Amino acid sequence: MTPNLRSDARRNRERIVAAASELFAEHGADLCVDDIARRAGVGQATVFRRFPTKDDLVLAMFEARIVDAAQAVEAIAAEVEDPWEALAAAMAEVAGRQARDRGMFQAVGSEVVGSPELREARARIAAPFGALLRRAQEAGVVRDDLTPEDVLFLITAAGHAQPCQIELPDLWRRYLAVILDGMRPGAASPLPGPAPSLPEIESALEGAATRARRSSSS
Amino acid sequence: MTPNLRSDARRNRERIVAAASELFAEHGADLCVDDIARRAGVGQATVFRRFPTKDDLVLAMFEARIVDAAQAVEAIAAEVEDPWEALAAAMAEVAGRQARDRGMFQAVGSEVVGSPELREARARIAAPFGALLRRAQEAGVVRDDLTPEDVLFLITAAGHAQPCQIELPDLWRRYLAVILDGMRPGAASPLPGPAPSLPEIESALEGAATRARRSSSS
DNA sequence: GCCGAAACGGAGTCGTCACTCCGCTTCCTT
DNA sequence: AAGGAAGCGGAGTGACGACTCCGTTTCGGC
Repeated sequence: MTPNLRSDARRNRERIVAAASELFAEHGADLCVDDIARRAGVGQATVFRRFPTKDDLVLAMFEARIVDAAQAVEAIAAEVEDPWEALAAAMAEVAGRQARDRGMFQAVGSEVVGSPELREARARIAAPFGALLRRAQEAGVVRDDLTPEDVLFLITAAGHAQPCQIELPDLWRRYLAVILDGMRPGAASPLPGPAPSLPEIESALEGAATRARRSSSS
Repeated sequence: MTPNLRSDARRNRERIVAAASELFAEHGADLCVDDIARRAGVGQATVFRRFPTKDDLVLAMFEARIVDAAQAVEAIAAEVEDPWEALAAAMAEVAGRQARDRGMFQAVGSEVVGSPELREARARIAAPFGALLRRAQEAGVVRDDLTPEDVLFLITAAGHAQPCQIELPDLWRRYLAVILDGMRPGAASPLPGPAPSLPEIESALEGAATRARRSSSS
């Protein structure tokens, strides 16, 4: 990943990523490279030497966050035995990250998530949720007409319900609770519409992402 | 609202708003004034003569959308008799608007919603939902620990679950259905955390909005 | 029709921001 | 310790987008 870097270069690279991560979490996706460089204590050129494009930096950070969240989910899946509690805790973990981190908040729900570069990361976080969902459905504690992709979208829904995380940092828990109640079996009516397949969703996400990229670069 | 405008000026003003609305719905909030002017068939200066600032134009459009949605909700409340169906239909109406309109999609869930200029519009749409919720709760078809503000946030949650509206335009209906199931009475446990009061929410929203405005203008 | 005011449009200005160039510094190998 | 490569930083550059200036056109009352 970072092969053959001189020691100072490696140190600066880490500083850049750390500075960018802080700014991304605090101020969201509209960060400027100057600020990142200043906070990292390096020049702009040093940033661009490591990341050819600002988008590369943002995508790299975003991917790291997804992988990090995936690890947390895997840990919960391994620790919590009760199928329902495990799924609920995992959803809360990821929704909380989205609600706290302004960069993730803005990026999830925008077209960035559909970037082809993130396909692997998406699969990485989808997998443990798929397993958790299957376990819960087999235990009969979650309705059968939910798909793994639905779970991811429902997390997004809970984490994005409200934009005032700083003043009301736990409000999203109420909406996740409503969603969790709605996920239990025995609902009055089945979910409307066909559940799209994973390939359908992937191509829809990537279509939206490339469309957005084209319109912003022309 | 538009007093004493010469006939050509009034015509151009309407063209500008129409053009801006189309672009806002299609391309989201990052529209440039040049494009609006070109689509409207006027010069840039004409746009700025009517709206001193680009933000003024965006806020005006956004406010118009909220008021429009509020009228639709009021119509549903007046037409549909069943308390549950009325609330569900009203929530679907607004969630669908958010999911279809890219500008609304981006703005709701961002800090724009907290602009002090929109306080009146927020109250305008909150009122009918408050009435619908009370009616449903009195009929015993909605859990008692939900507040009117919760309903608005839950609509946002459903409308924002996924960013690929064009390819999968009805996917949000699945997530609204989950949320609606979770709103029914008889939940396993009460909603976590205190429900914030309306003033608390207002000040949180406006705090977030002014904070965002300051950081983008400094 | 005529005239003053209102409105118009496009060519500017100004600030911002991603990205580059190049002379200088720091590391590492021998 | 010395030479060369790898890395550095800050002063550019160019594009873009919000907003303005001003000479020209259009409206509407008489």
